[in-house]
Amino acid sequence: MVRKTSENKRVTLVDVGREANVSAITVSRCIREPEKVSPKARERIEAAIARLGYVPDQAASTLASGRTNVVGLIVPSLTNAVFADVIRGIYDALEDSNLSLQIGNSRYSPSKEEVLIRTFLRQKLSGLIVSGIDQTQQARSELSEAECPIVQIMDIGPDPIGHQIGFSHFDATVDAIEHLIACGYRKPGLIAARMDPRSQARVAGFRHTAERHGLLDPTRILTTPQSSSTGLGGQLLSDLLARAPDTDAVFCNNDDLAAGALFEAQRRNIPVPQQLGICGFNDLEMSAHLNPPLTSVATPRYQIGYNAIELIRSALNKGAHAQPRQQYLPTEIVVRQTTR
Amino acid sequence: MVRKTSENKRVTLVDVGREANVSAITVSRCIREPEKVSPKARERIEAAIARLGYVPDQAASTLASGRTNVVGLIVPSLTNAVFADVIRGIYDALEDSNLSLQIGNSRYSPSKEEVLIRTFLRQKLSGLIVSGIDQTQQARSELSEAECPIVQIMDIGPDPIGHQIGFSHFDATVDAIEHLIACGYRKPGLIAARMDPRSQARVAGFRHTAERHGLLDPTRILTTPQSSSTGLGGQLLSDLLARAPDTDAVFCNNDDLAAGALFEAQRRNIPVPQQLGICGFNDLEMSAHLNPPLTSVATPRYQIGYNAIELIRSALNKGAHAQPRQQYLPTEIVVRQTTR
DNA sequence: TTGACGAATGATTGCGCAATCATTATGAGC
DNA sequence: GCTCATAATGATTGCGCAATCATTCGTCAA
Repeated sequence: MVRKTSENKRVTLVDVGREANVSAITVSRCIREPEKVSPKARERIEAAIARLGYVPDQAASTLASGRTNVVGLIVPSLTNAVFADVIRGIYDALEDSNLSLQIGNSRYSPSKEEVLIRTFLRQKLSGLIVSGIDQTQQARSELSEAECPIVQIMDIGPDPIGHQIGFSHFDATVDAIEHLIACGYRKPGLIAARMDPRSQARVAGFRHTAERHGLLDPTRILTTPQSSSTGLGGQLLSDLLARAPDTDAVFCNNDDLAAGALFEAQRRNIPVPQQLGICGFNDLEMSAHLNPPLTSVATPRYQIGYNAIELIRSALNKGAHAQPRQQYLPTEIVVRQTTR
Repeated sequence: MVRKTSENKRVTLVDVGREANVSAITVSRCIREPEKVSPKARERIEAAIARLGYVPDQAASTLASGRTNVVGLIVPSLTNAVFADVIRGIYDALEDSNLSLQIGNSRYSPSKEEVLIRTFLRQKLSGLIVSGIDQTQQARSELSEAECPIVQIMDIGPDPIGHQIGFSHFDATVDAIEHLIACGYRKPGLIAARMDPRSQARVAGFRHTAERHGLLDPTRILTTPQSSSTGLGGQLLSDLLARAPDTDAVFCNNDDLAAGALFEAQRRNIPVPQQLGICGFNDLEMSAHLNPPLTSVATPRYQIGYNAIELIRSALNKGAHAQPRQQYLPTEIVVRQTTR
């Protein structure tokens, strides 16, 4: 195996022990459970560590103990502000724990996600957080055999693997559409991009509600697999108005699209909210500052991240996993001035 | 050590070898260098792996080989769209390599960054990418002793540790201010948030250029340690106009602030660009779609990420590190309609 | 048929640490 | 001063893999 010239070998526990005049195992203990080592020895060991610049070998530690202090997180996008907020919540909840976070990006690809899940699970994680509830069958079965707590976030559905923390994209959208209708809009449309399962649930919520009020017109529904952006929001609104010029309100699948739609409406001198109502989804920071401020659906992104870590930490403490559980978090429609 | 009941022990190379009727080391070889194993054996081994559900143990592999295939990345923020683009570039450059990415978030804290760097370096990474060039002295010295390629991104400066890929925040801002002045603005101001070293370099570029033209008025410079947001942009513009109502142009430290400033100007019915010119920084996707479209400085964020990985990959291939090198990437002022 | 050479495979060892169990200091109570 | 309990420390072992080196097998030329 190794075989470096002996001079540049790394410093190990044995070296520290020799320097501090204790055995290697005492050094190991001193690092992990300092209270079990006498103050005098601890002092000597800490000095030796500093003097030699000892740094523990994570791989060796993991191999010997069969554990890591790493929580894995798999998200479909890092460009999306939604997940940025989730991650903020996660970091805040990790504060003053000995856990660290490892992020994987599936880029909205189920097969990439499957690979990531496999890669993560072989690492003896302390916990794994995955986005959505639509993992591949293979991934699901590997997750359910995992030895660490598993949390699915952002969505709730049947057959949870472990825990779920999220909200109903369907119900949240129903609220939004009910709001549009209550405002008096009678020809509501929808624009949506990047049709992941949660986007689809929102579209379903739209269809359901419009239909229930006898206001469903499929020509007013415009979706695309492209990824969301402000520019795309403008373009989709243009396309929608070309197809159905009398559309009087548009539900946008997220706030990026909604902002783009608002800008486009302004360029066309369409009065918002009088002639066209606009409702977004997610309620990003920016949305409150647009002119006019955007009506949107606030989603508990930060809280989802925060709670996911809380849940993992409590599962680790209990030793045994808490029983699988679903945690519905509330959404709320924030009425501002793009709906009348 | 272990000590599980023998029944649920994990599947190891030895198990696979027994199943495939070869030795463990041949299985190991089959996974890492399949071309060195005979086709017959390979077939049997692959079948055995599938049958037993063998999954390699990363910790053991790392310990035995002294290597990982992980590239570390430390960014100060995941909420910031700037780093989202860098990360996109990184992922694209990692495609069809056997490397994976591990992200750390220093949250703009030098001490958190120092801890992250230490944590990462103990993991025998294939490479480490850090943001900025302002690591603590301690971190710098640990980085320079690292055995893997180190890349500092986003900024260029003296004393590189390893490689640097970035651009001059100072020069890019100089260009922007020269543009404002060329447009005829004579009372330029600046708003900036989250004063990290790169923000400060931009402010310095502003001062330098304004001064050179005899147009520097410190009351028109407004900075805050708060983190950037659209709302904050509006508020800073308000504050600036309260202090110096005759300000005729504002350079915003980033596009989030610029968008907020634009919205605020609109609320106040200040004609943009006639009465107030606005210039942003970074040229985010959204900026081109605002009304009016935002003049901004395009920065090579995606390219920085992409090149950082290219550089690491070539360093790994060469075996020896290429000599330390600085890679200046171009910025460009994108003139749109918020400057006349 | 023999020898030589490269391809294929295997035996052994140790990476650095932590779990287990054993042993030795330390101190309390009488 | 003694016993016993507890705290503190240490010796040994193996986690699962890959590096090294040794060995066997197969093939082809003479």
